[in-house]
Amino acid sequence: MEKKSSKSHESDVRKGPWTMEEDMILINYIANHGEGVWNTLARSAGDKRYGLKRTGKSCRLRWLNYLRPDVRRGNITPEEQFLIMDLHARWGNRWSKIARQLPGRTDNEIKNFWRTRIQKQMKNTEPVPAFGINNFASTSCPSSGEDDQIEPPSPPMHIGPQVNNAGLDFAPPPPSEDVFWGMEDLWSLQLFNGE
DNA sequence: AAACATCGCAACCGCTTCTAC
DNA sequence: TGTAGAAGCGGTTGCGATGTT
Repeated sequence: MEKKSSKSHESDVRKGPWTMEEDMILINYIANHGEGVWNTLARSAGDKRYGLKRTGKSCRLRWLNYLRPDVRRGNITPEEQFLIMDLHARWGNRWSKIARQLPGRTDNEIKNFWRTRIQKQMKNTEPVPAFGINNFASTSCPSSGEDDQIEPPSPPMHIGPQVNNAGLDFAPPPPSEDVFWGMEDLWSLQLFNGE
């Protein structure tokens, strides 16, 4: 990821970490106009008034993975781990599909979780599935077929109290540097604006 | 206390799929 | 029916945080 810190010409598209202002602009825009049509959003929200110089793709990603009010962050519970492993055994790396079975979790988060923790654990404990849960799924081969019909092992779970929504439980924001802040800050500000 | 190594996550990239014309 | 643009998805990377020596 090279962050060419701005070729500040030719409709200079910003890259790299999002700032508080950009988050606010995006939240406000979506609050007023709804999700979708990301390129339009990127263009409109990026008018002279605000200066949101992001691609539609980037806006979409930021919203879905971080800003959405129902995104749950942190601590993946053992139940979720189990579910992830089970679904991964069925569907392979279909992260977005898996994410749909875990309300509030994003495909990116699950993907990261899988790569950083589960894969590592599997490597360490090679033959035995991690978490002491044996036979978490059939031996069906990952991605060995489009099995959209296959039911997930359980209905979408509602786990844990830490719902990341305005005014609800949420892990404390990191000791902040001014551009880094927690979502609850954003959303309370957002609500404050009445938008 | 400093230097180094490892981990975890946010964000970008490129490819594929979908949709409108 | 073909084409172009937009959206979605999975893989990869960069960097800050944390742990270890």
